[in-house]
Amino acid sequence: MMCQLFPYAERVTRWLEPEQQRAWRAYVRMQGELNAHLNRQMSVDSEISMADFAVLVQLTDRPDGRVRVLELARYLHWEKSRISHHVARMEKRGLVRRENCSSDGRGSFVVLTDQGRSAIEAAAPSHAEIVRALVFDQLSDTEVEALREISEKIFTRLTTGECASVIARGDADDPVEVMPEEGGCPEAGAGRDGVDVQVGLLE
Amino acid sequence: MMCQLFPYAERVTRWLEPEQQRAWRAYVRMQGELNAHLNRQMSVDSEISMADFAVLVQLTDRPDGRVRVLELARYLHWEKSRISHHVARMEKRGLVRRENCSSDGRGSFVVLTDQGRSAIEAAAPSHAEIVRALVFDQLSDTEVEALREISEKIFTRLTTGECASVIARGDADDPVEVMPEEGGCPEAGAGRDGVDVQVGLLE
DNA sequence: TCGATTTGGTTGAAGTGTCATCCACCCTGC
DNA sequence: GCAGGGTGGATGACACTTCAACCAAATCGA
Repeated sequence: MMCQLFPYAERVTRWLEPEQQRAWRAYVRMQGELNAHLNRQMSVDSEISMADFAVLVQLTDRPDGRVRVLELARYLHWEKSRISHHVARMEKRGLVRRENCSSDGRGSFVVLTDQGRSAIEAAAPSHAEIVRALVFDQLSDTEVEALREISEKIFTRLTTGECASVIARGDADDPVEVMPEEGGCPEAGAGRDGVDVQVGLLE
Repeated sequence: MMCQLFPYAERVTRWLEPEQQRAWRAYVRMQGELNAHLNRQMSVDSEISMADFAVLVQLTDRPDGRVRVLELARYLHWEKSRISHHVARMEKRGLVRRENCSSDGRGSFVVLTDQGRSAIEAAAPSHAEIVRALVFDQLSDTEVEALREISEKIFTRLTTGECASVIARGDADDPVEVMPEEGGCPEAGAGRDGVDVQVGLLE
C-alpha cells in the first residue's frame, strides 16, 4: 500500500504513512478553518483585517511607531511588494502614513497614525479573546508546549538551508534573525501608552 | 491578572499567558511560511496551484470523476462563489469541465478531464515528497500524533456550536460530516487507474 | 394551483497576494 | 569622478478570495 510505481519509468514516490496522512489532513483542515475564522471575526468586529493588524502590531511595538518598509517585510516574512501594496492601501485609509528616510534617499518609513493606533487598540482585545477561546481553551499545557515545539521544528526546517525562500531571506543575504528571543524587543508586549497588543498575535 | 469585568467601562482583556503567546507566535509563523512554501513549490514544479490540486484530489477520489458543485464546496470548506470562480478558471485551462445535472435543473457537475487527471498525477508525487520532507521528517511519532490531536480539537471547536461558520455549514443546516472516517470513501486513497493522490493532501 | 421560500449556482466588484519589471539611490572600484 | 552593480521600494498585470446581489429551478404551504 505504501510503495507504488510512478508515472514514467520506475519512479517510486514516498507517500505518507497512514498516521501521517491523518495528521496532515487534520492539520490542513484546522489551519484553513482557523484562518478563515480569524479573518472573518477580525473584519466583522473591527475596521481592520488580519493583515492590517499584523502591520499595526509591528508599528505599535516600536517606541517611535515607525519602521523601514523592508524591515517590516522581514519581520512579517512578507514579500516586499506585498508590503508595498498593503501599506499603500492602509495609507489610503489613514491607518499609517509614509515618510521619507533622510539618511537613505531610497528608503521610506511606515509611520503609525493616531487613527491606526486606535484601530488596533479597538481590535486587539476581541482578537485575543477569540484566539484563546478557539485555540488555547481547547488545549492542555502539554499540548500547548507540543504545539510550540512542533511549530518551531517545522519553521526551522523552512527557514534554514537551501530551503529558505527568497521571502524568508528578505532579499538580504544573512539568515534573518527569526525569533527575537526574550528581550529582543524590550518591554515586549507593552507598547507605548500601556497599549498591549500582544506583539505577533498574528502573522 | 486573570479575572476581569466586561465591556467598556472597566473592561480588562484576557490576554494570553506567556507560554500560550510563545506557542501562538510559533504556530502562526510556521503556518504562514509553510503555506507560502507549499504554494510556491506547487506552482513552480507543476502547472497547477494548491487550490487546483485540492479540487482535483476530490475529483480523482470519485469513481466517476464528477461531483456536484456544492458538494465540492462542502468537502473543501470553501464558499460556493469561490468554487464557482475557481472552477470557471480551471475549466478555461481544460482541467475540468462542467456538465448539467439531469435530475436537478439547477445543479451542475464538475467533471475531471484527461488533462486534469494528468496534471494531478504529475503534481502529486513531488507534493507528497515536500510535505514529508518539511513536516514529517522533522517530527517524532508522538509529535505526529500530538499534531493530529491538537488539530482535531481546534477543528472541532471551530465547527460545532454557535461558532460554526456559514462556510462550514455550506449553506445547509446539518453539521456537515467532517471527517469521512475510515471507509468513508471506499478504496480511500486509490483513485481510478491506480492513481494514488492521497486524498486530502491539501486544503 | 399558485405564491412564497429555499436551494444550487453564477456574476461582478472590490480587496488581497504574487511575479516581474522598473527606477532611483547608494556603494564600490578604478 | 564615474561606470557598474546592489539595494530599497513602487508599480502593473494577473490570479485568487470574499461579499452581495442575482437568477432559475425546486419545494412547500394553503
